[in-house]
Parts: sequence; C-alpha cells; structure tokens
Amino acid sequence: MPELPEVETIRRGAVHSLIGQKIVLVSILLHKSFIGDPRAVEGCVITNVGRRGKLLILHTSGVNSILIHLKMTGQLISVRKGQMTKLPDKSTKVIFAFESEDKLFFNDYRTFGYVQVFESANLSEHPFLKKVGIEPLDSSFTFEFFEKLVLRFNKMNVKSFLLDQTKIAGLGNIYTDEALFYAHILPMRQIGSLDTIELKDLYLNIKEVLNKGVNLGGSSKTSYVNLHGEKGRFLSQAAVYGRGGMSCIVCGQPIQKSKCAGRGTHYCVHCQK
DNA sequence: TGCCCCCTGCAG
DNA sequence: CTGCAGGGGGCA
Repeated sequence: MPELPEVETIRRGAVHSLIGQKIVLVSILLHKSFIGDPRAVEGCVITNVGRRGKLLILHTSGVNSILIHLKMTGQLISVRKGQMTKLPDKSTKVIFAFESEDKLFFNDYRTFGYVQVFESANLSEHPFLKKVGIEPLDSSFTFEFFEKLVLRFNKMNVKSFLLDQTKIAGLGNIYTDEALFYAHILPMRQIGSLDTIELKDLYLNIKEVLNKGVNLGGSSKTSYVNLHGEKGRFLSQAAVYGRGGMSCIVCGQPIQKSKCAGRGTHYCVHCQK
C-alpha cells in the first residue's frame, strides 16, 4: 500500500501516540509477519519514531528497534484504552499491548508486510536499510545530486528508475505516475533521452507531489489508513493515477492506462512527451 | 536489468 | 471466473 506520504503520515501519528509507551506484551497471530524474538522488546519503552523510505522504525529504550514494512496492505492502528474498536479482526497479524492499556494493531491481509526486531546498533546492516536510496524530501536531495544519480542509469526507463528504492526512497506507483504527469514526461521514456529542463521539472515535481501527499494525509485506494484508522485524501486530487479512460484535467483527452515497469501506469499522451 | 512470486479480496 | 492491486526480494 503505502508510499512515502502514507508512511510519513503514520510516523507523525506514532510520534504523538506511541512515544513513551511501554510494551508489555507482543502477540503474534501469524508467524511469518514477525521476524525476530518478540520478548526482546517486551518491557521496552518506545522512545522515537523514524522512517527510511517506506520503512517505519520504532526506536526503543532497549538494545533493539522495531522495523515495520507495510508493503501492499499493511496497516498500523493505535487504539486507546477503552476506545471502541472492531480490532483485532481476521487481518490482524501482530498486537502490541502497552502498560497504558492502549494497543497497537498490525493488520495485513495480503501478508507481504512484516514487523521485525532488529539490533539498533546494527541498523545499517539491515538488508533494506543497507541498500535504500536518498530521502527525496531531505535537503540533501538537491538537483545536482539528482542529475548525477540519473546520469548513471541512462538505459533505464524513467518509471523503473523512480520506482527503484535503491535510488530514491519512497516513491511508489501512485506518486511516480503523478510526478511524471506534472513533469510532462512519458513513463516509458529512457532516462538518457531526458534533457536538463525535463530533469529539473521532474525533480521539482517529485518533491511537489510527495509534499502534497503528506499534506493530504496520503492515498487510500483500498486499505490504507493512518494510525487512527482514518483514510488519506490525496487520491481525489490525483491527475492520472486511477483515472484510466477519464479525461485529462489539463487537455480533456482520455488518460491512458497500460503496463510499464510491470505496473499499471497512467498517463496523458497529449500532455506527456 | 526485467520477470516471477509471495498472498487475499474485489471489480469487471 | 480471471486479472489486477500503494512493494520488493530473488532469480536468470
């Protein structure tokens, strides 16, 4: 499910609701959803909440951190003591119970996601963190950096490049299609064919679209909800994603939908070149 | 550097 | 019923 804006929205909710919570019990309802020893974080307090790309990181008072990747359909939902809830339900895979009697539910009906206990001192050795690329909303992501990065991958098509987490971290199918639309670039274009003006346009729109996503609380196509169980509002504003066959908001021509980089890809043949 | 695959559920 | 879905690891 979630791309950078969705995970960032959850992170912000977690900063508010989870910091200071002491974990008293971790219940695992599906073994494959949990990697490592749950007892290693019981008794620990959540001290901070970070994010790298689409990976959420709960720092604790102990020697371990808790890494959470939601993949396609993961949800992380916090329920206060005494609050009405339908949880756990059949998609619930992991439950954290806190000393406060608040609870945290990890739901994931397709079971691609995971919760992982990992030694904080060795986070840089984690298979995902070891390879993940630059944070596009960080000040270190300058146009100069982007231009140099892009130059090394001339043969790739631009959509595959943007989806590759080892290059830029956090873009997924929705925000990639949106950024390419606003940059007037067709997704199947070869990186090497982009001129400096197009690269600059793409660079600016990557940041623009991600910021807009964060400001609207992310995208909810099917399952995404924030930490409080609320849907995101980005998709109602999407220019191309999920609008195949509908008219382009700029020129009125029908939005195309086809496959690129193995993913459903939305674009306007009139506005994008 | 592309495909297949891990799963479940829902729309067409 | 088939195909498709916010991801990404592992394999030629």
